[in-house]
Amino acid sequence: MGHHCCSKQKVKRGLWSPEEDEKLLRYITANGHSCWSAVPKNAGLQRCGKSCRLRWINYLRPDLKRGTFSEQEERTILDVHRILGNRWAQIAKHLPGRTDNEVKNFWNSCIKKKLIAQGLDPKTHNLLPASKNLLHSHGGNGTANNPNNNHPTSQFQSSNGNDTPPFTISSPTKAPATVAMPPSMLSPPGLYDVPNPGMVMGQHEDHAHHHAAVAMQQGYPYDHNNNSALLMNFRDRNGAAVHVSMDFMNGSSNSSSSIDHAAGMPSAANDFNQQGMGIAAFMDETAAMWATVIEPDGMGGGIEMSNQHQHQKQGLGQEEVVGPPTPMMMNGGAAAGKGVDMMDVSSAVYGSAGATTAFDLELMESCGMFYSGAGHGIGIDQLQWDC
DNA sequence: AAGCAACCCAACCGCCGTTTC
DNA sequence: TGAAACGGCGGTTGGGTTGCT
Repeated sequence: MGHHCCSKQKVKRGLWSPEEDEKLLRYITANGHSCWSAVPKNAGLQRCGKSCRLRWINYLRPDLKRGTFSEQEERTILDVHRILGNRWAQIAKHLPGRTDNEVKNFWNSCIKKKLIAQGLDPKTHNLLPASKNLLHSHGGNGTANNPNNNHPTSQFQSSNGNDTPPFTISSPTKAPATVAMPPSMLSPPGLYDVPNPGMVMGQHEDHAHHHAAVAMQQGYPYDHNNNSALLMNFRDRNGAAVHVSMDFMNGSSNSSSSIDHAAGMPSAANDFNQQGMGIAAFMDETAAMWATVIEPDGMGGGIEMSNQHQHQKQGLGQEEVVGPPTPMMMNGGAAAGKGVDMMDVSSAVYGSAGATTAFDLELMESCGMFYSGAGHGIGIDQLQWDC
């Protein structure tokens, strides 16, 4: 059953000939494509308008970038996909010169397989069940006697020797009520072994993130004497104060994964984890910060990015969690409830080289994740002003 | 060299939301 | 106001290519 636009006429299908391409190219160059249904007739093509449109968008458009995807592009696809899911058109918008079809094909033929090879579910970017089973079945450190000790799950050894994964992860897009996890913490060096995108919490050296640093400083204990450090104060469920100072800038600036950062977290942070507070806040060398909630053993508390989000239909679609005008909030405190309903902001701003500020702001805005502590929201306009 | 399988990617299909009449 | 037309999107398909046996 053909599409209604071409069901009434005899249209050619299949691959386009060079002559057809030439006709379409010439016509659209001269006349534009205000009405696709009229294009084939006017251009002398026996195709349906839809087919013409597709051919133009995916192949003939002059601004198309062809060839293999760069690492940066691959990274971008991964990052945006974590937030948006299979929204190829949206993802492609962040890749100049790439089409949704191209992105989709690249995902299906390449990235998807890499994720699976890393034990990650390509839909959710979470660990595949099989991988989780592996983790549990190895009863311990996952290294000594583990034939799969290079498996990503083998890195989930918690600081207290418990072989239970210290957190659960799920898609913030499809299942907003669950806790998201930065994939960089899940995967071994490889796909995610890149300067990870994340929530920018303050970094003056990286000009691309300066705007976000403004937001961070308003409500967050940023160490102004040391640009590389982030001070965080929390209370555990017993009300005891926990201070975490993270020095991200003194770490390696090469391609070491965030797993490494996790492993190298200050002891206070580890203690913090052991008290059941669950924190996964890491910054990579680009000063992008993953901030999420983890709930070991069902304990509540920790950082809460409260989800007072609304479900917005426009822009992101219903299933996405978006929150404007309510800003993201981080609440340290025992009162933070369990079953935290939050979204993973980690990919909201990806600070990798080449990522544009425009994207950061746009995606942040679209996800409604302007952050401030203490409820002091900051609008996108202001951010841009402050840049 | 032939046969086969896996892979890649262009194109199609069908659905959905918006616009037009 | 409702139906039709349209544009856009994501999922799927099928043909060409490549690599392996």
